Amino acid sequence: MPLTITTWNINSVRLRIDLVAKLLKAVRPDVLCLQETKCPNDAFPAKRLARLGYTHVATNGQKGYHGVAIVSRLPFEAKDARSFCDKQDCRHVSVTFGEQAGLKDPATLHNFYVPAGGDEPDPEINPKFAHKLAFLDEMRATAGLHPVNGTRAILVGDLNVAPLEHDVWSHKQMLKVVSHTPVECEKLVAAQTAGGWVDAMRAKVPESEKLYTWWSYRSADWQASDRGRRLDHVWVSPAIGDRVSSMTVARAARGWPRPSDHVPVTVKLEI
DNA sequence: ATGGTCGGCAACCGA
Repeated sequence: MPLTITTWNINSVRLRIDLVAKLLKAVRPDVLCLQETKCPNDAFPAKRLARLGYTHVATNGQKGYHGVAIVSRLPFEAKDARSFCDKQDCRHVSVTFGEQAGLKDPATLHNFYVPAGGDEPDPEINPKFAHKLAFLDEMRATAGLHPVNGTRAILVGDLNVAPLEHDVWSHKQMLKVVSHTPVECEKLVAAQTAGGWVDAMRAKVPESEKLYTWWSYRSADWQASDRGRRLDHVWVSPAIGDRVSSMTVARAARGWPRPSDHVPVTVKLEI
C-alpha cells in the first residue's frame, strides 16, 4: 500500500498553522513530521489538525525552542521520544505503524531535529558546534537507529547538515560554513552508513543535480540568488530502499506569505 | 569583508 510522508521544519507551528493546513489540503500526505514546533505539548494545535483528518498525534515539544511532532491520518501503535547528549531538548520522536494502519509489516518512523550548531565551526570555542557533533556521533552509535534483518524504518527531519557537494549552492564557499563543513558532513554520513540508511531524496535526484530544502531569511531575494542548502532529509532502511515511488520538494512553499525558511519534502513509499 | 532576517517572549537566545 502507498504510504505518503511529508517532513517540514515549520519554525513555529502555532504561527504557521494556516500554512500547515494549506500544505495538508494540497498534498494530503498520510503522515506529517514537523520540526521546530516551538510549542509545549499542551499548546499543540491538535484540534485544527484533527478537523483536517489528522487525528493521531505524537508530540515532543517544549516552550520556546526546538520541538518535534508526528501527525497522522493513520493510527500508530507505539510512540517514543529519545533524548540525546543528556539534554532535555525535544529533538526526536518516533512512532510505529502496523496492522492498525493497514501495514502487513510494521514500519517505524523517526523524526529528528538536529542542533544547528551556531556560527563558528570550531568545537573548541563554540559549544553549540560541539553539541551538534556529539549529537551526530550519538545518532551513529544508537543501536535503535540501525534497522536490521529486513526491518522497515524511515528517518526524516531537519538534520541541519547538507552533506553532498550539490546539496549547497557553492561547495567551495560553504566549506567553512556550519552545515557543510567536512567534519559534520562526515559525521552525518557516518550515522547514515552505520544504520545502512538509503538517502531517499538522492535516490530520486542524482547527486550531480542541485537540490535544496532551505533558503536563508537573510537574503533580499531568495529566489533570484537561490543560495539554498539541503538540510532536510529522508532516509529509508535497506528493506524499503527500492520502495520509494516519488519524492517532491515543495519549493513554492518558500514563497508563501510569512514562510518558514524550510520547505516540505514528501516521499511516497510502496509498502 | 560585512551584515543581512526570523520567532519566542519579553532580555536576548537560537537559528
